[in-house]
This record gives sequence, C-alpha cells and structure tokens, in this order.
Amino acid sequence: MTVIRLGIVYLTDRLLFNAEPIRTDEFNMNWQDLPNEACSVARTLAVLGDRWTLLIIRDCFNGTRKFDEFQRSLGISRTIVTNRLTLLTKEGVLTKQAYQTKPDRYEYRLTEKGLDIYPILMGIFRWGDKYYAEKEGSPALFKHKNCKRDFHACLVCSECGEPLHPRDVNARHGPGYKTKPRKKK
Amino acid sequence: MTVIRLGIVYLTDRLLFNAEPIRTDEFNMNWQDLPNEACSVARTLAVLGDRWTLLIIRDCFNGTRKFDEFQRSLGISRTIVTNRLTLLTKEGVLTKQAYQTKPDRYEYRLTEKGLDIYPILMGIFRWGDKYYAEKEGSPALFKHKNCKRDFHACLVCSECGEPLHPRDVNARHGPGYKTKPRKKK
DNA sequence: TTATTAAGTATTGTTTCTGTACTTAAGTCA
DNA sequence: TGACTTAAGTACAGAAACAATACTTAATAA
Repeated sequence: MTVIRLGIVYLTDRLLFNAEPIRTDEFNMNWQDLPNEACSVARTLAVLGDRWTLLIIRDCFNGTRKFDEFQRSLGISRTIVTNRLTLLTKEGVLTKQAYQTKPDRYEYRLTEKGLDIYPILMGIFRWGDKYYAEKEGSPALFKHKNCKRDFHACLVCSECGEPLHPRDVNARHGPGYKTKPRKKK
Repeated sequence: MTVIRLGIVYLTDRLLFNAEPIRTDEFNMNWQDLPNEACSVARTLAVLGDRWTLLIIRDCFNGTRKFDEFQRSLGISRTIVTNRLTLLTKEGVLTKQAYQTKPDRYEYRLTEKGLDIYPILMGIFRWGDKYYAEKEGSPALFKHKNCKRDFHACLVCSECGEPLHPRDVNARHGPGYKTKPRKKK
C-alpha cells in the first residue's frame, strides 16, 4: 500500500493536530482531499464547509471575539470551538491577539481575508430569508450606510453591473485548470 | 427529562429516516437544532452546510443529473449521495424525475429554489479563487452572455447598486426576530 | 476561604461518514 | 445460453467527528 503525501493543507481534527500523509491509493475520496481538487468551490469548502465554521464567522461579523462568547452564542462543544478557531487562525481568516496578560487572554478578529467572506454570508442569509423566514418577516434587516436604505444582497456581473442569472453564464476551464488527481484503484 | 418536539424540520441521516423528537432540556446545541434558530444563516446551513451538499449542487449547475454521475464526480460514498439527494429533494432544492421505465431510472434537477443558490456558489468560488488558486490562475472562467465579457461575481446593494462592504452595513432585528429558544439546564 | 471568569484540555459515548460488498432489473456481447 | 455491463440504489462494519461533561490554571472578587 503506497502512501503519498499530497499538496498543501492539513485541515481539521485529525489532520489539524496530527498531520499525517493522506493515502491516495484508493478510489473513494474523503473531504480532506478537497484542497487538492482543482476547483475553487471545493477548496473553499475544505475550509468553511462544515456545520459550524460559517456560524462562527457570522458571529465575528456581529462583533463576537472571545472564546466563551463563541461557545455561549452557538451553544456547541468547547472542543469544536477550539478546533475551528485554531483552523481559521491557521488559514489566516482570523487573528489571535492577546488583549491582556496575567492571565493571558486572547481575542479572535477577522482579517482582510475573513472580511472577504462577507458576500458568501450575505448570499446565505438572503437564501434562508427567502425560503425559511417566519411569516412575520425576516429575523434581521440591513441598512446601507451610504444610501441609508434597507437592502438585500444582490449579485451582479463585475463588468456590466447587471444582475446575474445562472442561465446567462458560460463557464470554461481557466489557466489553473488541472485534471482531477483521481486515485487509481 | 422532558422531551419537546420542536418546529419544522428533520434534516439528515438520523432525522431524515427516523424522525425523533429533539431534546431541548440541555444547554448544548447540536446542529440539528439549527432550523429552529431565528437566523437565516443558521437555517440555510442546516440544509446546505455540510461537507458535500454544495459540491453536489455545484455539479448540478454543471449539468450533472444522475446518481452515478454524482458519485463518480465526487468520488464519495454512495450512502452519502443517497442521503444528500434525498434531503435536497425533500427540501425542494432538487426534483427527482423518471427519465425511463423498465427499469425505472431517475434524474435530479435543480428547482427554482435550487437555482437561487447560484449567488452563494459564485461567492464561494470567488473567495476560493482569490485565496487558493494556482499561480497559473483560476481553474475556471465565466463569461456573461449578455455583455460577452469574462466577469467575477460582485455583491452590491439592491437599492443603490454600490458594492457592499461589511463596514458600510448596519444590522438590526427584523419582524421575524425571536429570542433564541435556549435550553435550560 | 470560596466563588467566579476566561480559555482552554481530557475523556467518554453517540452520530455520521467511509469503504466495500451486495441487490435488482434490464440490455449487450460472444 | 451465460457472462458482463449499466444504473440506482441498500447493508453493514469500522473510522472519524461531534457532543456532553468534568477538569485545569491563573487571576480577581466577596
């Protein structure tokens, strides 16, 4: 059974704390191989695509910074909070900074890379709002400081500014495209 | 130990096939309580927020329709493919339609609700592209049929059309806001 | 002296995910 | 006729991740 160490990233739990080579000699894939996929969606989901990470990031945008605040806000296991904050820090989405000493206490803040997750989060909010809101209406409203109006997120073409519909888009391979490093049986 | 049946949804694996009341008498939360959160992000992630669902939906946008195509494309366990397709069909994101009989064969297609996931997916693609692309460039390029140019996804204010930055947004509770149904210890 | 706060670590049990094999029903090849 | 292939799953054992609870450490407050 050959064992090959793949590309870049060791991501969470098992791999986060005990980085081991990934076996590549079987056909099936598990999600820890995702960063090796030649797809930006797959690579992003390798970092953000679990049940809690995006909720932690949502809390960050709401001003949450401390370990216990995250744990209380989400009500999840402290182990998961530790793992996710560690991973997001490693990935450069959050920074961990001491805000006091004796005893040392740390806070977690979004980096620029973290702030760039905003469109994803607003897209998720918009979809949930449209399909899962209470009949009373949205649980949250957003006002744009610039135009002083309530808005919702809107996806447009960066070139012509028109709203984007999936039917109006042609996708093709780009320069970074590689055929999938598919494992042989 | 009191047991209370909560709100709406039974989502995956255990709850998908064997819907049981959710215990609400403990402090900690697990992700199956997410649909009861008064947050559109949490509710969306209860459906889409696992390691594989958004990749299945990505494949749908690429034209994948059949069970075996999903399984081969992602290289994941057939069990997961079954569970995710079943869940997405239940949630109205996909439809399951027979494309032949004797023997019966089905295909899965995006509904309108499914097509509305496009902004989320493009947001995810954009972020991965910015931070995890090969040095050669993006693995995929998108052309807007309307303006005939390569573009990337851009998030703007629905009211004034300006690009949105997190610092320019004020959030507040909306009419559907409820205090969290926090469990008591 | 005891309790509290913050930021974790440790441990155990439950749930989910992974890998492999099997099933069913029809069509195709030799 | 029998073996092989395709499509769409199901079954089940073992591995990984998650959940619940308790514990640790260092300082302050009552």
